[in-house]
Amino acid sequence: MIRNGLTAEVSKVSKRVRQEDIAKELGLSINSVSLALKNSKRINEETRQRVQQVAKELNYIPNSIARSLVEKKSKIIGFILPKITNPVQIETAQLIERKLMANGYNMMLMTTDSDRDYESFALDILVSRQVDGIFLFPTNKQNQDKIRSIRNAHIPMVLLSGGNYEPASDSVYMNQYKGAYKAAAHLAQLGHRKIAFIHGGAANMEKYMGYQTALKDNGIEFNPELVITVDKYSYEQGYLSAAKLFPQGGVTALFASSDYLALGALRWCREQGMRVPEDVAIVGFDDLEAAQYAEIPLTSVTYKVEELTTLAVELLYRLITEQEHTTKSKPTRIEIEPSLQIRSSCGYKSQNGEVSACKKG
Amino acid sequence: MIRNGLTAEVSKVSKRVRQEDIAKELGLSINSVSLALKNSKRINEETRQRVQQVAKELNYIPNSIARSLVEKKSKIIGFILPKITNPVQIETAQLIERKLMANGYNMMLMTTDSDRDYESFALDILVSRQVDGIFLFPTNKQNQDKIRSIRNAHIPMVLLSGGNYEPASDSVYMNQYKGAYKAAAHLAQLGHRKIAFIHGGAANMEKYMGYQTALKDNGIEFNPELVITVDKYSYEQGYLSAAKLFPQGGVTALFASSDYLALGALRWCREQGMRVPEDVAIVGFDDLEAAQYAEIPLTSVTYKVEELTTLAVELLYRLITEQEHTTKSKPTRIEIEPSLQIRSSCGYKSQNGEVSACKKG
DNA sequence: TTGTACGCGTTATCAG
DNA sequence: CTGATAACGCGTACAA
Repeated sequence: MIRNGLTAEVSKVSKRVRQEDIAKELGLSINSVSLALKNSKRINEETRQRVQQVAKELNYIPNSIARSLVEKKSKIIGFILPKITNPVQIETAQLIERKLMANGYNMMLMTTDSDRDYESFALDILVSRQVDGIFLFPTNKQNQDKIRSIRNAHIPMVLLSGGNYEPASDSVYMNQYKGAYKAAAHLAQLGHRKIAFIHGGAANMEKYMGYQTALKDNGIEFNPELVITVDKYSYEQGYLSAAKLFPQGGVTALFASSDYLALGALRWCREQGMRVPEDVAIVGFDDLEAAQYAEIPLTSVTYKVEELTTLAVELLYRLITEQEHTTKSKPTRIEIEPSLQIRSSCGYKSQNGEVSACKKG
Repeated sequence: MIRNGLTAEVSKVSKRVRQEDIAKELGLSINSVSLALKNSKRINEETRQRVQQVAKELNYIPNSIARSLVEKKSKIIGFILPKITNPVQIETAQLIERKLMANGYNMMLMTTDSDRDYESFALDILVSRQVDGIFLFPTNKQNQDKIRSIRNAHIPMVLLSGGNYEPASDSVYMNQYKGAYKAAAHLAQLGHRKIAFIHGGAANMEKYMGYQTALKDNGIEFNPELVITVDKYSYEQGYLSAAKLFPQGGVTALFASSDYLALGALRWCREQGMRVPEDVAIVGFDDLEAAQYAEIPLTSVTYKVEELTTLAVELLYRLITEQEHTTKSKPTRIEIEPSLQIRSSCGYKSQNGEVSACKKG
């Protein structure tokens, strides 16, 4: 039943319009419509145009659920991260979302609250939703077997973490160990002997190792009393940690596993009238904008998030393409090396070996 | 073909296992399996157990795509926001994701980069994906017609913005106008006459209005030279804006539409040796943790994000439930009123009307 | 209690 | 160039 306008029934009832509706409208078969809509050359130019015309008038929007079912791919990528409060992880998510979008993928975001079971649950959901791939910032306690099982199921997944161990799946990551090593070594080489460390627990084991090794390599004995574990990367936790660390005396340097922690500690020190870096040197991690614009611009461990996300997306695409034969080979590991962005919060060593604005151990 | 273990074919080939596979394994029909899996009472307790047992052994994971197709709901909620760099919006997303998760929904996250066309595109994609609902932080230039068309299509959507205009869809929002009014009025009442304003352009019109009205109500003439528009909520933009504003002289107070901008400006002022709040008073917006732990703790406009997200989720659920008959009624508007979190960055007025630590205009 | 048949909206294969 | 017909995996009447 073709008219100048559209069939009354269709425009009134707000049921979603399907290919079938536009087929009826034009007296065509459903599959001609399907072909016409994808600009198949197997369809007459004129009918193609008519179909597309009517599709627009009817406000046809394809049902990707149905499409996914038959094509066996959802064009959805899952992204799991512990908490949204970590700016670097969020920036990573943002950059990745952009890149995915450009290739017709969308992102399903899930948070685990750093809970092992939530993470496992999230992975199940994503598998259930037939996602074409997964990015995962693993939580502290690794779901090693779960991760392995996903890999065995040939579901492309890229871990956004790693370190000095063998990851259970393909991964792209910034080497936190090296970052922490550089930070602690820098402080040590400036002459500090009592270097405190604030970290976020199990999730920061790599950083912890880097810190310890740097001390050892610089002839400093590790002192567990100088290490504080917090459960959140916040200014507040940094502030409170400083309040615990410094009163016991002797600490002249602090390395925090997050800029927020470092900045919170910085605030405490300043409130106490301590000078930075003269009385205490501080180094953070992540190089947030807040570090650069802090009261005392903060030295911090930094890396190119853009580069990492590019590599991560490339890797995932490769996994999606190869899919089948990758399974048995060993997981790919791609590593980004962080560097130290030096600012004034830790003083500096001049050419002749003199250390300025920095109290020596 | 039942054995003690599992059919060899099944465990070797890594094709996803379906209900059919477990049906074959037990010599049952597909639908008995389906029923057994959902704990239907219409199925024998013993077979139910056997089915669930085998399902577990086979590692059966339901295909939600197929389920969505028949049930006509995806259990996916779309979430659109301009940029992920806004911490408050991200926190909103996080809190909402938690609440959704608890009810079996998952979140598809999309960013628009504050681009009108991207936003429109994102909405199309979500509709195409048959999402059950949408949360939208609209960009500057509203896609009024698009938003209306989504509403007319009976797709539940909650806008996370609003103001002194009639929103095209249901909305839950913090009244930015009032927040800005309070901030500017506070500065005016402290005696400031030349109050600068940094804002993010079209997205901040409500705040702009609040600022202007507050000036007027306090007998201060609006001076466009004291207003700076930036394209990004960053420390850097705040820093640069301050560098433009203050050298021209006379400005004694600054209100920024974001804490980042305010903190960047604060940094510039401090670098110039200006005292805060004695030489210049500063007020920000959002009350981030960074505001509280700033060099000079920052007065800022604040509101309960938790409360807003709770209301937003409730509203969306209501829309999902009612669906049909809501269409014609006017959109629901729920408003949260912000308040001013006063800290030391703007001085204060004592009981007897004296203003301390605050240079009078 | 269990099995059969059909539908969800789309794509793909194969005739005509 | 176009039209039946059969998938895709699951849910649900209805029948046995």
